[in-house]
Amino acid sequence: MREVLISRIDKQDKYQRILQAGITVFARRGVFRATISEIAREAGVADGTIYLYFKNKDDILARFFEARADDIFLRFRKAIDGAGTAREKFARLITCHLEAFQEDREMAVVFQAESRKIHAMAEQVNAISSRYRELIAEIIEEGQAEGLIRKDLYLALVKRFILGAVDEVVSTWVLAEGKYDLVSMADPLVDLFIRGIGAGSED
Amino acid sequence: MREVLISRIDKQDKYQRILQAGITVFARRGVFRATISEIAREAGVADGTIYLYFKNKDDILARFFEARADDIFLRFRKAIDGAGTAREKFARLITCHLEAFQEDREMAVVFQAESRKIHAMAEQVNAISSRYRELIAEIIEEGQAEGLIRKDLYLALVKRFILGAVDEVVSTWVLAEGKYDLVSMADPLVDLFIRGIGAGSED
Amino acid sequence: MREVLISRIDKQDKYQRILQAGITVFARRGVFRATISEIAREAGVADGTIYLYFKNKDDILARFFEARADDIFLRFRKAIDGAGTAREKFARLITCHLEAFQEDREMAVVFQAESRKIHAMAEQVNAISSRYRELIAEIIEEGQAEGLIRKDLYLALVKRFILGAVDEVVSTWVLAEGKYDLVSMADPLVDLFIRGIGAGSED
Amino acid sequence: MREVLISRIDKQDKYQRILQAGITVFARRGVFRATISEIAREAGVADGTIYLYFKNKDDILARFFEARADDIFLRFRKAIDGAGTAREKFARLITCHLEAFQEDREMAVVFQAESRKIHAMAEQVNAISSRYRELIAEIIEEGQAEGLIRKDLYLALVKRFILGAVDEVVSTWVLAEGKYDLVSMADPLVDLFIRGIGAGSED
DNA sequence: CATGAATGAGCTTTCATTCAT
DNA sequence: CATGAATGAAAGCTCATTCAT
Repeated sequence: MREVLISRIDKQDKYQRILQAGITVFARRGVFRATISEIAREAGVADGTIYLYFKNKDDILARFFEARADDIFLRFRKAIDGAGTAREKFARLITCHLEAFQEDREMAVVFQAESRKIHAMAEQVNAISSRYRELIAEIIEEGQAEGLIRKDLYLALVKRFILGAVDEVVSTWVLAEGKYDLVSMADPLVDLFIRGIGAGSED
Repeated sequence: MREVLISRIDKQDKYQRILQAGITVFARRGVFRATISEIAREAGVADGTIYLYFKNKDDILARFFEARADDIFLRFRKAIDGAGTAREKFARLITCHLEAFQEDREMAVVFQAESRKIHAMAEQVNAISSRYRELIAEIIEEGQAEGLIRKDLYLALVKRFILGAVDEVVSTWVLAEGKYDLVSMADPLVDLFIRGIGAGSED
Repeated sequence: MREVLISRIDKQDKYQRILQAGITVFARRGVFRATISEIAREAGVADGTIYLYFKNKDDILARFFEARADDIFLRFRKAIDGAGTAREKFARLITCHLEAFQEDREMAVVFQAESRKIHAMAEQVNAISSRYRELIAEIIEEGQAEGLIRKDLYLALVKRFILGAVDEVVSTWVLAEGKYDLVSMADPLVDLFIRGIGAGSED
Repeated sequence: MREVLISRIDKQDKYQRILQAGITVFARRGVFRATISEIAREAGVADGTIYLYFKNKDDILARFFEARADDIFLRFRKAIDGAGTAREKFARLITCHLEAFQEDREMAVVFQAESRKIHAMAEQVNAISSRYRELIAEIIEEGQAEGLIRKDLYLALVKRFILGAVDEVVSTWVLAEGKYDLVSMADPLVDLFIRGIGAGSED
């Protein structure tokens, strides 16, 4: 019983270690340049062991984002649900998003590199963007009900508009090697989404 | 003279054929998965011929974007210079951008896949984004002088905000396999940049 | 324990097999014409296996002579140390040298072909000649102290004179495909070194 | 008539230029590493032109030494015939040999690298050594008749003994990048051949 | 379960040689 | 005769994947 438990924990542990080692190496070399050997070395296991837990290199990436997606969206959900207005929800979502990436820069590197690729190695990566857009849509619709957000919007476009802008801000931070505080970008970003860059004199 | 001319055209032609074949295969398989053999087959030349014109695979990508960047930015410049107000300039820039990508979907596929990658294969790809941000900055500053655009903006952030949003819209179109008209997104996008999504009741 | 032992032997064995196969193929085709595939076939392993044990083709050559040099110079040293006079040392060194090459004709073939080349593939090969000349110098100096060898000698030249002569004798034997006894050349050679070809009437 | 003459000279010239360019490149890179393209560039002709004058790379090497051998042995012959005693002949042969190599270091580099190889690219290279040994034999036999050279010699060995020693001295000079005067080695070498290194007290 | 040595398919790159101009 | 672009065979090397231990 004890042995089974230990063994289960060990197994779990080895699985997790490979998962994390994968992201570390993917971040370091890029998914394609990463080799199974380097991941195995990073995880402290033999090359062959990788294949006991994962189908192949792509599978490591897929399983990683599959697992992380749930964690992160749970955090997003909590952040949003605790807020009153749609504007507040927006602010919390973006903040939470930037926090998550700032906390795990390796994940951010891999995500920014792999998302948006037409030849994405793992569709899980794209699935995350999709779920994210749904969140945005939800908040926007709420904001419209509240009267905060105007109703003459092409929702499909607005979702991309927001996701793209945030993504680019994260990418810039990643390429800058995380030398500044990413989260401080959240409020200015939300302000740009809501008010735009216009002086308001035009309307 | 005639012979020289023909030979020069032939040579030019072969260079261009390989360049285009490269982008076609990059779009089909992704830069990393693309092989020299497949590019050669696509171009209708022998494998070794590639090396008479290009240093290696990366060089094909670099030379392609190097050449295209100049064409495209010339178009951008013309479009902008013909416009009166900053708003008009914005509209024309975005339109022109979307047109260029819509015209050459293979280029769009490769660009969207390769830009933003931390392990970018060709710095030329990143250089393009950089030049693009400069154009945006120029228009914004003009708009501020005109009174169209508000002055309390963090310019570095605004540039990313706009580039990211447009990029994402292009990426979405690319992934949708170009099934709708990309250019029709230009005006709604510009409207979002200027006015934001807010109802205006907040201020 | 047994397994570890077997495995170590196997591994050692495979390393040695590749090493020997390398020399066999180098002797057969020449170092430059030899291919990894042929060496692998000769060793009974896959091409890729070569790279588990050696960096590349040159490395096989280098490791071979590195290992053999130590063996051979140990033999030389023992032979010399067991002798009394400088003349005896000379005789034993040359005998030992010819014996070593006669024992392993493949090594002799490769050595004769690769030593003395300005574009040497492995500096280990030239290092052997260098060590050999040092041995000669040592014996000569002893001989001079003993009064056996005259003192008005340009040592740097004498070392080449002796090494070159022995080398040529070995080369001739190699090119003759080992059809006669190489070691029987030792005494006549030493005699030539000591007495020269002169009748002695000149002095 | 004039045109034919010019053309013949041109043709001759182009042949010679390729021959010399070949040796230059062989000396620079080694025979195997040399490429037809580099030889063509060095000779100032097109790649394809090489094949109008030579069968292939090996053929350039063969033709070069074939031609040079005649020149050099003619010089050797003249030098020897002008001498009185066998000792004088010996001195002149060795001097002439070292002069010839010192005059054309590129030839020396290639010769030292290619001679003695069992996988010789051109048998002409080995033929030179053979002719050289015949000259030595001739002088020795004369010297024996004169009483200068002792009669109890194994001639086949003596020829190698002398050729090898001279060769090694040349090789050393080649590897030292020609930094000293090679010809000055002639007299000390002849002295070593005749008198040996012995003090003479042994007999 | 875990290992890691071995495999060999697959890729890049070079370069001798040809041949249309 | 001369050219040099084009060819494609041939080689080196990497690395995902397997499997005996």
